[in-house]
Amino acid sequence: MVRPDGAPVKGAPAKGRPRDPAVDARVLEATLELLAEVGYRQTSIDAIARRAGVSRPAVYRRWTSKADVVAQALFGRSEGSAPRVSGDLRRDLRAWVDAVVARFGRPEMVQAFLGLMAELPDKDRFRAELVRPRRTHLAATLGQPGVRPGVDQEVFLELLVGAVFLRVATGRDVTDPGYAEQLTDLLHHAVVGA
Amino acid sequence: MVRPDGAPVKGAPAKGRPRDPAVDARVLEATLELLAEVGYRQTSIDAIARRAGVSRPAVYRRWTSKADVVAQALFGRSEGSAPRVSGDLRRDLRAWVDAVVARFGRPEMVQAFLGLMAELPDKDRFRAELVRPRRTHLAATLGQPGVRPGVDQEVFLELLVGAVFLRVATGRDVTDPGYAEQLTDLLHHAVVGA
DNA sequence: CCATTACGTTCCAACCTGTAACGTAAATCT
DNA sequence: AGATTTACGTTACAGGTTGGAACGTAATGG
Repeated sequence: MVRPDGAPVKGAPAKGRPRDPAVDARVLEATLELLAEVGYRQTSIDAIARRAGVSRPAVYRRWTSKADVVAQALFGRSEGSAPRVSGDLRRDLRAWVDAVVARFGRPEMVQAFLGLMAELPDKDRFRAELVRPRRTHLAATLGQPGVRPGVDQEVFLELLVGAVFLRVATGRDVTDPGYAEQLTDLLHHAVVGA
Repeated sequence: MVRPDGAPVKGAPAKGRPRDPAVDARVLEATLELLAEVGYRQTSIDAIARRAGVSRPAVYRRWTSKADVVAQALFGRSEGSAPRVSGDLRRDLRAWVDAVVARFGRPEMVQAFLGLMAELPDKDRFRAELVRPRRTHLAATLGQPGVRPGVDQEVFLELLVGAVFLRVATGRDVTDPGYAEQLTDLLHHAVVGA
């Protein structure tokens, strides 16, 4: 059912019947639920449409494929704000670890990434969604005094993101404070100057 | 009786027509090719059989699922011998990096792990295939004098493997000696004692 | 009113999955 | 040699998923 709430369309004037925003919302919500419950593979567009109470053509009108739906469901939202650079290197690294853990601690995120990467040999998605948005902040963090020279920021970034991703992907707990502390400890020693 | 992988049970002489070893070889070869070319999802059993010039039933006689075929194609081969512990920590870490790069630097390996982790409830496979066989060697390497105490070996291994894995998954070169050197440098500083 | 577009329902061809049946080929056993 | 056992390819099947097309109905704007 369509609610005649008359939400105004910004930008181009709509000509025909406007798309129901509730369809978008319910589809994306259903996608996240299914990802967490049954994993990427069993999250079919058919299942998404059924759970959302929407027809399959309504889904295909908005997205071209399952990967498209999943990508928007997960990355359509804005990233959380990057933690501040405090000047305390160790403290900043810990904040970085916590931020990455927070983003990957959700099973639907892990399932989605594994599924997307297994489905599309799109090598750039990983970097675009995970690495690139954090690059400037990392440069600020590693630009602090106390960081020894010669540290490749790309490699360091891959070290951090890769470790957390791999741990979550293999089904191990990543929310344990002891893990964050251990990881921060290793990374701190890796970059701190003598 | 035969095992799921088709190997005859020891002691029981084969009675009927023996399985053609060429079928096994061609199927596993085709699997690796498809993984690298089109990714895990599009590597269907049907596509594997067609490329291998073999019928689908011949594949199903040997393996129960795509995950089964992929797992054997990648892990059925013998592991490379573990590098020796020389006593030179930096040298040993470099050997570790080279070994991990050699094992995970191939696109088909990354694709296979992504796909297997995305669809299997058995999240433990990763540890069974990579961590467990090298646990003792890892302990020996990190047990050397010069390594500061309190280093979690699991987290350390996740750092190394995760970094290489992520770099390959994002389509970046991992065979560059400069990369191995940079990675070794970071890991060495991460664990070396004061 | 009329054109345009969205929506749901109903279909469809194509592909992949497992499995089964059939005839043929290759081995062992009596 | 003949019988038995098993592998192989071919063909077929039911079930699921994928995209999309057709059709009638609903909701907007001109």
